[in-house]
Amino acid sequence: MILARIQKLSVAIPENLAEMLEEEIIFGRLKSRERLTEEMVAARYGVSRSPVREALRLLERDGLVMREARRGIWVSPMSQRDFDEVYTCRIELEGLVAKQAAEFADIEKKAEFKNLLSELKQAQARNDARQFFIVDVRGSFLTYTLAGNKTLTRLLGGLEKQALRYRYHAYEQDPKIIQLSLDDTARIYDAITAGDGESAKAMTENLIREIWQSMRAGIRDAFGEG
Amino acid sequence: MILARIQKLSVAIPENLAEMLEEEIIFGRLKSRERLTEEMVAARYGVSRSPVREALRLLERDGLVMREARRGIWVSPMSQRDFDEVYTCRIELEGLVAKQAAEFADIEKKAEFKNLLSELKQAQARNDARQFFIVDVRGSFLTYTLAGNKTLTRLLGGLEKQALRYRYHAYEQDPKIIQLSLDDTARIYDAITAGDGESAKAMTENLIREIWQSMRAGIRDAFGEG
DNA sequence: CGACACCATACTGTATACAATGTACAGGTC
DNA sequence: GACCTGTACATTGTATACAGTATGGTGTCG
Repeated sequence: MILARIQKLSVAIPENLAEMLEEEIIFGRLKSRERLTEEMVAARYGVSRSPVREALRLLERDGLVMREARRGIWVSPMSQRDFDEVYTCRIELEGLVAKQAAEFADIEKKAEFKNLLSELKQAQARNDARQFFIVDVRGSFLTYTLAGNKTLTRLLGGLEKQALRYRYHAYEQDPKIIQLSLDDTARIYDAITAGDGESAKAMTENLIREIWQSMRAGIRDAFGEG
Repeated sequence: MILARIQKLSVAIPENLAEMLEEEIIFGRLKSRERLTEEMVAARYGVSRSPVREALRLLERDGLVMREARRGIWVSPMSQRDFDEVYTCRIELEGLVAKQAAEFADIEKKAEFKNLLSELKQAQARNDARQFFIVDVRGSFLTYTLAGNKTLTRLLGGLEKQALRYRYHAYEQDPKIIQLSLDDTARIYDAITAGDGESAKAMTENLIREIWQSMRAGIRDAFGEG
């Protein structure tokens, strides 16, 4: 999804704009609490305010920006509190989607996990964090697709982006956090491929809970408790 | 939230529009798969297309309408599949929010549960389904508020509306389904008030699971498997 | 009689113009 | 000097005008 802008940009300007802005926010080029005026964004991307407004609605939906009526829009502040919120929700929903992916999906698509895993390893070897996260997100979306639960996908799509923001920040502080999750991720992919729903669910919940706990103090130090 | 339009309507036209349309969809005055053209909605509510477009984005966010690019917008179709998706997500998230509400909240606000419960009983006694559902939703939002988890509230806000659509339909088929949940709801409110998070979570999950199972066949007969 | 192409139409998508509101700064008053 | 008030400006919110695309019908050709 992050790289979707490779598609023709002429179609669906608001969605493409939203994806570009998402990237800017996730990778920290647009900073927490930074003001976004519609005209500024419009000028920067060479479009009018109409599609910009719609793009900002999409970002608002996913919690990446906050709007105050008639006052403006700001990049959502980061905080330990917000981080906790996102991760407590993710534990439940990512567990559920892993279970459903394991139980209902077809073998062919599951084979794609192998490619993703090797891409993850390559990115890690090259210390290419951005690429690592992008492939990681593709893995998540493959899981969502396998689960075939559109509602769940819709909910997780938003959470994923917020989570990635914190994960990328943590990476900048200490690049080796990337290594934390790779082995566990491989095991989860295996469980999904093998059709072991309960196991996939339990491992996913544990992995996310561990990542949550390991990042928590650093997030508080960087952004405050909120 | 449903009755929020009592507030000044002059502020935030898109949000107010969205709430009115939500009600139309939930209570079946706008039917499944019905076409919505922007101009029609605009004319009906006496505004221009700009705020209508934003309102429809909000409805899309909550899964109440579906948009196909450059083709138009339709009221989301109902189906057993969609119903299953909404309820499997709700089991996890409503359980989580009940737990957090029990653990973190202050006594004063919790007292409000008593009023809500008596309002529910009154509505049930009068066979006033709409009022029953509206109060029920207020109970959910009180729980969300107590939990103090904005992210979770955002996610559940959308699910709640979709769920209510199915529940109202079920009520029309057989008005006595309202009675199903009242006793359990009372026990859950008690657990939250008593601060018993695990119990509140377990009971909430069970209640939603039971409602899900009891409604499932009827939904399939009415809307198909999807 | 059927199929394909073309055109009219209706609607969404985007740009621009206008209205309303919130904010900051300057000036005046106590 | 501090606080209040009025005004100018910046920005959001809404309306309207224009562009582009999908659909349905009609006409013509095979």
